[in-house]
Amino acid sequence: MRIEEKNGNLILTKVKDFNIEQILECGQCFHFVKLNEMEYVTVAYDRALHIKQEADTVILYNTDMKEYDSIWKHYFDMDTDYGKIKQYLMDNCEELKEAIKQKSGIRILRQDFTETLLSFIISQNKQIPHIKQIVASISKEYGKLAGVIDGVEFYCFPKLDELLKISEDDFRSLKTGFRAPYLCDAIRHLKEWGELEGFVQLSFEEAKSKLMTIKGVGDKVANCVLLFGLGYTSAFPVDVWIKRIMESIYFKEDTPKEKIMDYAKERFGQFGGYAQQYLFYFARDGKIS
DNA sequence: CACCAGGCGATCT
DNA sequence: AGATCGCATGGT
Repeated sequence: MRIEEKNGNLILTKVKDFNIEQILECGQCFHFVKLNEMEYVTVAYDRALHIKQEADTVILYNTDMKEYDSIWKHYFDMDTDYGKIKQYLMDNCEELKEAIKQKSGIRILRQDFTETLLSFIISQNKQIPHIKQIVASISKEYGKLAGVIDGVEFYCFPKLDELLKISEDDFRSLKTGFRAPYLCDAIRHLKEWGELEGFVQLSFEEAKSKLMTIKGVGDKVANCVLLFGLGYTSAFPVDVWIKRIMESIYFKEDTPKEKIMDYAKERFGQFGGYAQQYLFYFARDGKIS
């Protein structure tokens, strides 16, 4: 890959294992808007990034090398060799070939911990378009302006001090329903733990147990936060779609979640999170926009 | 109208 | 440990 700055934009050429549509639409994040085919705005780390891809060229608008090095390189996980990961998974699991082939441009975004936690608490028993809508309203209502692109305003997900001002009833009026008390409980814990500070140097199991002390965080949400917000790549969230696809590919019958998790751990090991995301998007493909 | 959505907690046995 | 329900809201 090569990077050059031009007219206030960044142009990445010969980009490998990168498809902006797949990266954003695969279900790992909720804070983005599609402008056109292969053209999006994603909001992360206090910035609204306008990004567009043509073949293996990616344009990041209105940014520079300094911001790329401090934010986007990490966010898009550019230092990880996905070719190697995909090869490892396919060599070990013939059954993954079709999913990886179809969704070969997925990357696991390194998202903000606090936003990831609250977003996935909201996600339970909801469809992705509605989750996106709620994340956007919380941000617009309580977050700072991140940027204006084509005349449209984009708002940051609120910081902890802003989140602390939101009441349970406020959350209810933002259509979070029965999740409102869960969100307040999570925010109280984040304050107590110092957000990410409370999770440095914890083992996978320690971090998972700690997350699950929050009301509304069960096994699945905890695994999503571990994978998307804390960088534990072995995390393997099992939801309805993963259950379906794993049963269809491997078990050929109704199988309990625990058994699917055990199997994934044994089969995919450290790369469980990547396998899970190829499978999830593959399974959900064509069903919901 | 019923049923489901990137589930979880409470309450049974 | 395992099975069943209710839960807010929106979509099909």
